[in-house]
Amino acid sequence: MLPDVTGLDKRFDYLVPDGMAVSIGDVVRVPLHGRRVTGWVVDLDPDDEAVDPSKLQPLVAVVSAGPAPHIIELAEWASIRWAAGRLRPFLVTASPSVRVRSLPAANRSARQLVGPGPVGRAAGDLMDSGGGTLVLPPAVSPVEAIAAAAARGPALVVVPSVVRAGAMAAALRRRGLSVAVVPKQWANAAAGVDVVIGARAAAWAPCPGLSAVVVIDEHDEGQQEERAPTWHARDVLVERARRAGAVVLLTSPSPTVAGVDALAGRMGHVDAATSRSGWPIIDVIDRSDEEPWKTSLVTSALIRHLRDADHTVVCVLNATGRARILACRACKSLARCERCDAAVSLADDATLVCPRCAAVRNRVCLSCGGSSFANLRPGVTRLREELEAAAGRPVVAVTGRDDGPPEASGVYVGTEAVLHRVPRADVVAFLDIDRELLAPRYRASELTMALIAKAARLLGPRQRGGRLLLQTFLPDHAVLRAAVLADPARLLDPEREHRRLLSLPPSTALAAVSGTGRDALADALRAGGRADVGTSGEDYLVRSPDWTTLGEALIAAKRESGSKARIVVDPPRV
DNA sequence: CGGACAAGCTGA
DNA sequence: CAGCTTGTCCGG
Repeated sequence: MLPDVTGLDKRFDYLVPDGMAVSIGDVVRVPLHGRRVTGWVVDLDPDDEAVDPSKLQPLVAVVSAGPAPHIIELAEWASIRWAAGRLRPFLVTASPSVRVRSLPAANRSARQLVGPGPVGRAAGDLMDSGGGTLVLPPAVSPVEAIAAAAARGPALVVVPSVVRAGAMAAALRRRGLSVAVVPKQWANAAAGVDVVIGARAAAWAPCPGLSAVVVIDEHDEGQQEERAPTWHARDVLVERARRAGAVVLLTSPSPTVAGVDALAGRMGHVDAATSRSGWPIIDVIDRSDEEPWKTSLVTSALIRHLRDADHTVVCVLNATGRARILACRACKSLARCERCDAAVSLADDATLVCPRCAAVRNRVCLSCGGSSFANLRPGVTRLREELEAAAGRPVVAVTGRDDGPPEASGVYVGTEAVLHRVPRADVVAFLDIDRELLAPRYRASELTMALIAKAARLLGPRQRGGRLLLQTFLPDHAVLRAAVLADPARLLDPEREHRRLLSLPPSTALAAVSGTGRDALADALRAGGRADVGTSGEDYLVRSPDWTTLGEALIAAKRESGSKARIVVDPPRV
């Protein structure tokens, strides 16, 4: 029995009372150290000599069904792959959110009410050749690809968000397929349906008879858990499918090197006409064409769209880099220089630096002693006024906080978050796409392409006439050319080569170590000799030739007691 | 994690 | 030295 208690990843033996039916994976209640806790049955007949059998206590009760034995084995693999060194976080994800006492009847139909179209055929061909990555333009629905997978037997589908899982489930049901949306319909999924679908946690959901696995938007950051262990649904499912002998289908408008290489480079495409119609018209606006003295983000091309009152315009300005103005989260006072009173900014080593007199001080609020600061993003506020003046109509600034739908308007401006908050647009403009292209991150190209694809979804298919504006000083950048040609896959080969030269994933296994206690952990890793330890700003970057070696090295590295070192295996942004 | 227990500190 | 805090250990 593995207790569901954080900080206690140890197995304990119990007696099964006569007449109690217990199977591996069941969630049970047991006495432990004078209290009652829940946990998972991970072994039914442990040969544990260390414990005196007469001292064993009995299980109190079976509380719920839980992950099947093969999922527990998958969790054991994942605990090494993402250097968790413990099973609990994976078993929590793999368990139902409400107690499941009994399973409903299986509901399998796989009735196809609609014959396959071009997407279904491309998906079917790819699965016939052993699975791979299907390049699907942003405005092309993956429903047919899922239906093609479900036609082969029970399919497990992961989409990047819960909202999309619900919408996709409805579309699949209209096609006559039986669908269980997890975690809510965990019991139906366990009983057996045509399609089990959900957000990334669905990678751990039950799907008896699994024959196909589908990851929709394989490139999406939502596919990776943000808290440690930072498991990625795509990688979990590729391994799960390998063990189950199931076929894997990844879909994405902008496939990643990691995703494509995980399936031996096999790729599929829809026909050229479908592909073209799934991307909007993309205009690359060369900012150096503007009058030389005009460094404004509001170009004349953008002004033409802003003034067209019939069009909804969304302007995106990403706030990469550090804030100019900081405010204390506790007392709300501005962070100022103690010598000259100018607004200070946060330096990379987490000290406050004065841009005027170069004084450096600790990251502590002078008014209240707090150490946490909020970014005031003065950029968007001023920009909103500038856009409003140019547009001659109201402009709404959209913040990242999800406090209800934004006020209805014809023009919106915000950071990347605006793309999640405004459902539809006629024009999406990246005011300075170079901030993304040149961001100091090894995945900058992939992340920029993904951002462009996300914006394209607001515009819909090409015939809707939407336009995507990319304002840049680098009009010949490979990412922008690929976007204009509606062919992101052309970035894969150069990107793979770049990663290989710089020893970055997927050609090597990489982890970032941060937080207090990172120095001791880095020393232990160096002493272990199985990983290469470098630095990146405050963090340590740890490399090994493969993920298993890296995971084992990270787990073996002794942490100081009370160490708060945070390990991010396969960090999405470094 | 959370309880049990020991060692260390404080004030009367 | 009671009463309290802090730290370490351990659970079947």
